[in-house]
Amino acid sequence: MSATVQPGEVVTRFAPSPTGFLHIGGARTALFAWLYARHHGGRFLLRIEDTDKARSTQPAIEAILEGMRWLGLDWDGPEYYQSQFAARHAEVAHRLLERGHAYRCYMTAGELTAQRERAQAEKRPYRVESAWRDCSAEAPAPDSPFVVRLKAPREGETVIDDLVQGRVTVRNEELDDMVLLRSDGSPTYMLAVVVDDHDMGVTHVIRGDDHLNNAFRQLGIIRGMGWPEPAYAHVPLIHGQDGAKMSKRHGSTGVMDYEALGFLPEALANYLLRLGWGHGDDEIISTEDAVRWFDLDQVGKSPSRFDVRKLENLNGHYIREADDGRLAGLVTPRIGSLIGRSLPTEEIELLVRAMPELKPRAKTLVELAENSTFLFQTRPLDFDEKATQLLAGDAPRLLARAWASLNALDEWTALATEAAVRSTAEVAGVKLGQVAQPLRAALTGRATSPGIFDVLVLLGREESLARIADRMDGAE
RNA sequence: GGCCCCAUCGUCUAGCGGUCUAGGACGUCGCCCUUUCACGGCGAAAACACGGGUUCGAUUCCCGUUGGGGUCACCA
Repeated sequence: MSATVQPGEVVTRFAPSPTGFLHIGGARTALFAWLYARHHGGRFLLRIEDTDKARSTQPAIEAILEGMRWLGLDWDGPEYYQSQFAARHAEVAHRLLERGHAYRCYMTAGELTAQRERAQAEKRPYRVESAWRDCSAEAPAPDSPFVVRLKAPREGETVIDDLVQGRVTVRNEELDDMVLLRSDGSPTYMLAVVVDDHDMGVTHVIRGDDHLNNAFRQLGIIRGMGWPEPAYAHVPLIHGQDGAKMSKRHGSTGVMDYEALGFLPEALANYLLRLGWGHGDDEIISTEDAVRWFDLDQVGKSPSRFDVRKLENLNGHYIREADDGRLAGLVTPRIGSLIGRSLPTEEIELLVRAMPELKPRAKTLVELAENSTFLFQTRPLDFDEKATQLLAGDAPRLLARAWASLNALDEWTALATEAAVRSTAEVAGVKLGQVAQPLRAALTGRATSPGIFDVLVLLGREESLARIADRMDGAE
């Protein structure tokens, strides 16, 4: 790893652990780090924290990369894997040992728990109290297992001027002698992050504020090594509707879950950006503007709650803005699985033509697909409950009249069909709606659809007349 | 429980001592447009947690209370 950082250059990173998909909270943190780097013309790095071999999986790594790409968060350089640097981590631990900033601790698991229980019984805060901290004695036995612990400072206080949280002070007596190297010689997360961030030249550590407490302990390593201290920005977590840290029980928490639910990446990104950050009255913010405007000092310190309804509203906006061809491409597979067959090119072209009428009515791609199926269904149609109601009573007779005047048309345009249907209603002495609604039901199988004259044109003369005939009173 | 952080409409936020009879957005509720549903337009209800200070003046500064959250591993 090279740590060539130009003076004044900004280097941020996203460091997920591959134990699952890309979490929505992690995605927002990544977005902030990405924006900060882009805003300052710096670099944004990606490091997979796979030191926990038991929990890290290849599918999880791929899921995270997929989520990042989907959201448009591109990283500079290759993705780094923390597990590759284990030797370097151990080297740093030994350097700390040489410098007297760490020590070998031979305490057994039993001693540790006994100590913890005693502290609990006496109701005093627990912190490791290792007899080996200031003891230069040799190991109890030549090959006794040991861990390497940081010799944390015990007096004074540590101050962090966090870019989001402001000045945070912690008394050093609150800090414990955390484990750096496990008894099997592997590095802990605490050691690994610090070493990797330093080696990668990370200048700004932007991460969730669940790491704020860790920052103070990690500083011990940095200072022990005499390394430059990075700037910290601990951004608040995303909470669920109940105000607690967003987790599985709040429903969908994976970025790609939202893709499956029919959200556009730009809508999710815009929503995530506005969660905990604001720029005056601006709500719809393009990536370009986000890069131009984003800065850490505007990030709020309090956690914000995830609100799907606002996300849906934003998604509806971005669907309306989206290119018809793109939307058709996104929605075609969804329609395919709804109607149980794939769409040939002519039908995809029909979908593109219908898109201007379809897209203002959908908040998600799921809805968009559902609202599109009537175009591709084959007769006889299935009718939902409301459509069936609309087709009862006088409807068949009115449909027969409408069929007759539509059938007499020379040209099949929205204007012409509208004139025909309006005159049908007029002649029959009923309101337009009384003809239009049964027509809609007969044509689409539903009670709601795009404008009925657009539907007529989209479906074409032959199919339209056939669908009406299926439902009209043949006697008249 | 210890430590740390936070606190403006139900939700996301604007506000960085006087411009606040507190602005915008989502959601909610009316009305308009209208063949349905959306879109769009107009309008309404809706918040500075509480108590002390500081100040000529606090939503804005300080302290406390209450409430919420985070974190306390040989996980990351």
